[in-house]
Order: sequence, then structure tokens, then C-alpha cells
Amino acid sequence: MSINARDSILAAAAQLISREGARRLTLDAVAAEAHLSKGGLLYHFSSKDDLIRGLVETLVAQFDAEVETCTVPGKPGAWTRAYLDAAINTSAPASETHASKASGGNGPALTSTGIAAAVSNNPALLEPVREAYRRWQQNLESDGIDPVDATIVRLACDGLWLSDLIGLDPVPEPLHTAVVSRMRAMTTSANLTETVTTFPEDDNPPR
Amino acid sequence: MSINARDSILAAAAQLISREGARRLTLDAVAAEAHLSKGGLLYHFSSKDDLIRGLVETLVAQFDAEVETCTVPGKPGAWTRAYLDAAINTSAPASETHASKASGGNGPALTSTGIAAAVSNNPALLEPVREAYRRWQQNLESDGIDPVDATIVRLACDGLWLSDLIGLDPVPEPLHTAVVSRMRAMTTSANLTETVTTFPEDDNPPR
DNA sequence: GGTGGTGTACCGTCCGGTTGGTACAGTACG
DNA sequence: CGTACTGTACCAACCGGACGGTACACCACC
Repeated sequence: MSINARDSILAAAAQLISREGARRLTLDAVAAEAHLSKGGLLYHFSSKDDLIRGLVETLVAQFDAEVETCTVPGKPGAWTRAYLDAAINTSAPASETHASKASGGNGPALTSTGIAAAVSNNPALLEPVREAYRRWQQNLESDGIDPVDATIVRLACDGLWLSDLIGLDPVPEPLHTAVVSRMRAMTTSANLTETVTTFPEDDNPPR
Repeated sequence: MSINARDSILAAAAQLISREGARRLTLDAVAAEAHLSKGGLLYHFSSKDDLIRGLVETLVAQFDAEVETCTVPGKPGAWTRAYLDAAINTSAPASETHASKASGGNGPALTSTGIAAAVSNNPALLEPVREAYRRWQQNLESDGIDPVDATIVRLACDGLWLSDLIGLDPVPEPLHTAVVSRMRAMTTSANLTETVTTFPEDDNPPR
């Protein structure tokens, strides 16, 4: 059933989490989902933490790959735009949340599942995610556009992604498309670094 | 030791999660943290789910209260601005992440802790959060400003909040202030509903 | 070509420890 | 004495992980 047993186990684990929640991620359950015995599972991943580490690393790698796919190089803001598009492709398109399930051998995009597992099991396993974000933030800040806009776009993408991590109602449809368009427009702002060094006054302080 | 035993238990649970992670939220640990026996704990919360439910509900109520405190009524965008300020007050101010610990009886703001616990334990317990977001999104969309901007601000706030949920590096300081200012500026945009109904073309499709 | 040896993939069982939850006896107080 | 609450003892279920064993493919050497 698999060219690569490791990958099919990871896919099974991801599917299990998205179907039953992170708490149900037990070795027995993963083994069953992957049509494997617990012993067999532990042969490929030496511990549960090891399994989650695999999940997290795959997630980061997948997102990086998606960003690269979405990159249209040349103009300023290219990387930020790629990040935006990758984030949108990765999250559910607001309607087919539970479709495309038996659509082939690819399994579910393991999107956020790994994160959920890591958060609940061992926050230390999130280190690869933290490292990735350091990289991403650097790319955003040196993308030829206003870093403030770039950062807002990044944060909003994260918000979108959090949204389907905890299962919030997606932004309703005419709005959602408009939001995405507006964000893309923000990645073509002519403003350069000037805006940042002399950042505006806090005319209405937080408290 | 407490005017209200329930509240002090919730505070203890929150502190425990933020210190040791959601996985360590066991009845024994909470009881110890709250200087209580397990029996005593289970007298106040009949089950672990019940405890988490309390955590989540308190969190939502606290945020609602914070929004109300931050509200400066009158001008359009007032609610969105309040949401922004509340989100910023609630998340860590980029430097004193681990300070203000022994600062008194108030305990830690239980910010995201309840969510983390709910995600890993029983996603069904997130229902109050989902309901709150439905409310918040409605308020944002009828705040007298462009709903697209309002939604972007909301999503970016969520991103900020996710950031310290999973312990990412905070946005570095001169940038962070600039980002917040820019977002506040977005809440005073003159654009009204027109922009939404005729939302812009997707001149650079996601894929 | 048969025999022995080795590495890979996998299975199923067992065990110690932890966890959520129950039962119940006790205590402080009005 | 009853109500509100606390503490102790305990249980059954579950979970991670270790372990001994199996099946099999490949290679070597006589």
C-alpha cells in the first residue's frame, strides 16, 4: 500500500487527528489507521515524540514547497505574495471543508494537524516551526515592499490558518475573496522602508 | 485563601498550563497547584471537561470585558479599534513575557491557555469560542468602516495571538509598534460598504 | 544448489505508570 | 444535626514503550 511506509504512517496520523482530534493520537490508533501493528509502527518511529516530530517537519517542508510553487519571481513583494497564496491554498477554501477525502492516494494535506498534536503533547517539538517562522519573517522584511504591510499580511494569514485549526466559521464568501484581494494589493504597495523608520505617532494609545 | 474557590482553581489551572503545557493539565496537578486535594477539586468541577469548559468560558468573558473596557464609543470603527486594543493588551508586550508572575492575587491572564487545553482534550469544548467569534465577526462587519479592512485587522490580531500561543518569536520592536499603528489607521478608513459589494477583480489568481 | 548468516520489516503480548473518576470518612461551622 | 467542603484510598481503563518472535529477501561460500 505504500512506496514509503513512513509517509503513509504520517498521512494516517494526520487523518486521524483531523478526524478525531489530537487527543486520540495514540500509538495503537495510529497503527490501526495505518493498517499496521504497534510494533511495526514503533519500528519506523522510535517513540511518539518521534512521530510528532515527523509530522511537524513534514508540515513545514510542505508549506515551504507550496510557497516555492506559488512564487512568481521578479517584482517586489513576490515572496509575500507567495506566502499569501500558499496560506490560502493550504487552508480550506470555505466550502469544501470535508470534501476531497477519497480523492486518491495523497491523503489529507496535513496542514495544521501536526501543530495541534505538538501543542498538546510536547511544546518543545514546535521548535522547527519557530525556526521556520524566523526564516519567513526575515523573507517578508526584505521583500522590497513596506515591511509593515508584509507583516500584517503574514499575521492575517496566520489568523486564517488558526481559524481552521480550531474550527471557527470561515469568513463568509463575498468577504473572503475581497479580503484576499485586498491583502494581495497590500503586497504591491510602493512604500519603501521610509515608512518604517519614521513610524507614525500612537495617537490613540492602547490604554 | 479565596473569596471564590472556583475562580482560584481556574487561575491555578491557567498558570499550570502556561508554565508546563496543556498536556500536564491533570486533575492531580491542578489540585496541587490550587492547594487542594483531588476530591476537593472534583467537588467544584465535576469532571475534567467541566474544568476546561470553565476555563474556556472565563477566557471568552474576559476578552469581552477587555473589549468593552477598550471601547471609545462614537466614531465609526470604534468596535474594531476596541478589538485591536483588547487583543494587544491580552497578548504579551514583546518583552515582559515571563515577568509579573508573583505580582499579586490576580494570577496570570488566562489568555490562550484554555484554548490550548480544549484543543488537545476535547475539541467540542471550543463551542463557546466559535460562538463568540460569530458575534465578533458580526460586530466587525457592522462597525461603520470597510468590512474588508475590519476583517484583516481581526485576522491579524488572531495571528498575533496564535503567535504567543505556540511561542513564536514576537514581531521585533520597532516593527511591532508600526504594525499596530497601521492597523489602527485601517480602522478609520473612510471607505464604506461600496468597496465590498463590488469587490475587486482577482487580477493574479491564487494559482 | 543448498546451507548458513544477516538485515529489514513487521507482529502481538506484556508491563509499569499515569489518569480520570468514585467512595467514603472526616471536619468546620451555623 | 445538616450543609459545605476537604482528604484519603482506591479502581479500572488506558497508554507508551519494551521485547521476543516471525517472515522473508538477499548474499556468500562451499
